[in-house]
Amino acid sequence: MKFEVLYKSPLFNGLTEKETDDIIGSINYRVRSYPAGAVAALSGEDIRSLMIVISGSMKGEMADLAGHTIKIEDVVPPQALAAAFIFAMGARYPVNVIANENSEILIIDRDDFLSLMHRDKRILSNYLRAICTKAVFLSERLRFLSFRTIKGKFAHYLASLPGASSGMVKIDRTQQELSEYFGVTRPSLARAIGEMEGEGLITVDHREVRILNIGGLSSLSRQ
Amino acid sequence: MKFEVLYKSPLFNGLTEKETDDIIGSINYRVRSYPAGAVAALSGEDIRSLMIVISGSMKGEMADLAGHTIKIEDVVPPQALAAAFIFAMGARYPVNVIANENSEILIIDRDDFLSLMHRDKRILSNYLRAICTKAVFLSERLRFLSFRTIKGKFAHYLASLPGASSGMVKIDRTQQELSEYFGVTRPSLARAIGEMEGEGLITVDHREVRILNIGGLSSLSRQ
DNA sequence: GTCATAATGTAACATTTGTTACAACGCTTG
DNA sequence: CAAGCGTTGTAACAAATGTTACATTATGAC
Repeated sequence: MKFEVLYKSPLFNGLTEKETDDIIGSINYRVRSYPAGAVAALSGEDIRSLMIVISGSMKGEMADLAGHTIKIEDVVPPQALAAAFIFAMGARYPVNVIANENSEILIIDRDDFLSLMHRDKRILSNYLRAICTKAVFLSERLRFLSFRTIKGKFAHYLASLPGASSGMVKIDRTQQELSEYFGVTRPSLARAIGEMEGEGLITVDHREVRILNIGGLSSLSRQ
Repeated sequence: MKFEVLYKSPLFNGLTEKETDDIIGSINYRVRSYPAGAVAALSGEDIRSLMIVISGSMKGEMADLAGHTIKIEDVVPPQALAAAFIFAMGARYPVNVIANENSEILIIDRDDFLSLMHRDKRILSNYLRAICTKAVFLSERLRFLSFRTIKGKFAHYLASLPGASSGMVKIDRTQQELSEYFGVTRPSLARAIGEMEGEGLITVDHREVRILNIGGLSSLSRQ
């Protein structure tokens, strides 16, 4: 059986289509279909296997005590569910996993997946890259959220951009995107930027920011 | 050469002392000494190897534009530096790494470490457990920080504790610890808890919390 | 029990941010 | 050029949190 969608999966990056087919053919796996709305996993449930979405789409949603749910993220082919959590101590699904539409999932038991990585260094390397990259992403996000004030976040953001040492940086997102990244509202971010300009710390021209007062900026970016 | 401190490392968990010695003896490694204050790695520098602290202690610190530094964490034997970041895309040190005292680091190049994991399934499994557990930890922290209000964080925290469905939970940390976990100040957390009690959502007796109004609580824990 | 220390409760005030609404600007399309 | 739309700037007010300081209540050591 062939799963063409896996050819584009980062997990099989560097493998030819034939190699991918052979690998899949050589391991234990199963495919499960979920009709729209079906529950593939419940929050808190043990993670026993790698689940790769091969058709349709799934969503992760959290339920609170009263049973109300919030959608956390969508997972589309060829992404995997909770890939960075599988091997954690006492690994459990952090969310309920539910099919958005009729969907198919390729399931590989954790130990089989471990054996596969042990056998094929490319897959090992691909998987490590994925979860380490995720850890870096989470870690960076966390750092921004741990600054108390919006000015602190923005000052730290400026410092993290290339060209910061030259005193001239170009912001690579809209205020809307940046405010979501910081976890604040857009008007609050605009106000903070305006105040920093008024305080003589920076000047802003469109997306170009000139850093005027390094000392003042750096005093903001303390937790 | 033997590194006794590695016997206690989670990375070599499940291996006998002899096996650990043999493994180390069979790979390329080097040991570098850093006098107190020496810089082992600079923030932004490429991560090329796994660095395990075997004696002394190192610290990670961040520098801002003005050159002021903040200590982020200490790394003591037998922990590794930036272990969850090594295999990330464009892996770079997120902090400056500096010796707190005279210290020794065991250095294994990334590719050699990859080969080692490919060869020994136990080490592979140990490493995967470590970074996945870290990803879970980061992810959970991020979830708390993404709630706008302290009441929301606390409501979500209560819901995450065992026994929440029974309406009776026991808090397992001090308010000080909890407030640090939430990224807020301790008096603000105490006030939020007091207000929630006043609103009839919960009653608090020492560390025992009784949940009175599930619906009210759950309406708080929305982002 | 007493003492010292840690943990928690509380208050007043300052600061920061959210909320909502609207205006101004810039870019693209027709 | 005009129209439309996304982006940004701004304002007034409400809400939440930080800051600082002190009182009160556990907790454990002696």
